[in-house]
Amino acid sequence: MPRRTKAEAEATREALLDAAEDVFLDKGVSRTSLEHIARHAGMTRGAVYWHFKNKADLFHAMLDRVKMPLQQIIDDITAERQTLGPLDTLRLATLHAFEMLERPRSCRVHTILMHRCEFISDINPVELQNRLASECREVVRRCFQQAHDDGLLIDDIQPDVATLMLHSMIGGLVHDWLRAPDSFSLRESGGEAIDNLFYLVTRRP
Amino acid sequence: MPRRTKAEAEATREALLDAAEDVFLDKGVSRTSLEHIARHAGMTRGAVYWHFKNKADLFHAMLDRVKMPLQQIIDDITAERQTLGPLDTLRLATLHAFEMLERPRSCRVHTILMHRCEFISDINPVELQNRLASECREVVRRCFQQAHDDGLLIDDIQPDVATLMLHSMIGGLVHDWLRAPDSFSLRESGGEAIDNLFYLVTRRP
DNA sequence: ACACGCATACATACATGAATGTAAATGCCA
DNA sequence: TGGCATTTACATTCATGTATGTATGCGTGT
Repeated sequence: MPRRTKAEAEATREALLDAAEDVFLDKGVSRTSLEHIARHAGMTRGAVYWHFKNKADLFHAMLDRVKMPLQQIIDDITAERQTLGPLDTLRLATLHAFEMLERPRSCRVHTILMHRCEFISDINPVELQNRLASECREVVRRCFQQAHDDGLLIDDIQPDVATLMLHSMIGGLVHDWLRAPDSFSLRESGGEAIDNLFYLVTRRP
Repeated sequence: MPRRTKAEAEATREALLDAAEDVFLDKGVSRTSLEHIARHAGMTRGAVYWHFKNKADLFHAMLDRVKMPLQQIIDDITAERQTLGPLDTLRLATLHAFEMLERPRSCRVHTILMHRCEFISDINPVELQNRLASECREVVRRCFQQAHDDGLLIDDIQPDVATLMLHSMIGGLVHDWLRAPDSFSLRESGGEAIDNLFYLVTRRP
């Protein structure tokens, strides 16, 4: 039954993207056909090809509905205008990213990105994350440098090392949690780990 | 030219696995056909089907040639017979795992596992890593518990939290390094980060 | 020592199924 | 009624698995 109103067409587009999330998550990206996605949304492949150029285009559209956690951190840090110290800026940005990740759609999409997809034609999530990682690392490094200059860091902790520690802990927590979201709470246990890291690197009187 | 000697047959088997590593790394697992692998090794698919049941079997054989880093850590810790303290046991096991990972074959295979593969029929790397992760986490937790009982940990660091911190840092470092092995040295920078974590959690006089 | 026979180590050919992209057909809202 | 949303039908490509072909190393008997 074709051609509903414009709003309904937009609704099927969203439904197709929702279905894509479900099926990608369940079977992995490369093993799901456009037929699978369409059927899961109660449509046929024709609908998919109407709204999207191909599988890569659909995948990209699915990504566009969420924000990358590292991007979130970058934005939070750069938006922060000196009302917090550099260490609290980093800490809160990280916790905020964890909160975002626990939203169902974010969780699904990033699980797909991390654990259910290798390549999607020219869209390589590894390259994507690579760009973000180095950009984020640079922003974080500047914060730690500032903290170091302000004498906030415990003795002989170099900003570079602190950056690597924080960055890898974030990555590891997210990675592990997305692999098994029920094994621990990202906000609670993860946040506790992050808080402890900042506690440990902060100079005490 | 069929039927070489038994040794030569074993050589082609290894060559096929080497080729699989190369092509999987280059194109991702799902996008490489057995034809690709065979051609890259200078053979035909017939050779592949002689030595392996199918793609999953070949993939599994490829995995069998390396040891999982988390498994390495588990083994190192359980093999250690009290000549080191619990914290040094953990630290050295981690650094040892990093060394193993920098071997070319290890690096290739684990890059494939982490960034170039989603599913391979019934072999799900996510499930695999999941088992290892929880097993490793338990072993690490016991070490930190011991350190805590021995009064080696800095005030109010709970063993559970320290475990999550170390585990996520290891995971994050490995993940990031495999994604871009040239961006930093796992043994040097990664080792430095790990060393610093242990320095920070160790009670100082 | 030598030929014979067989199992081995591959290569080649074929049948099948599945996914893709596109073109034509269909119905419905505006 | 005409263009928009969706279905249906079709051609093509590609990977897989299997079946078959084939030459060679290797053990065996004499």
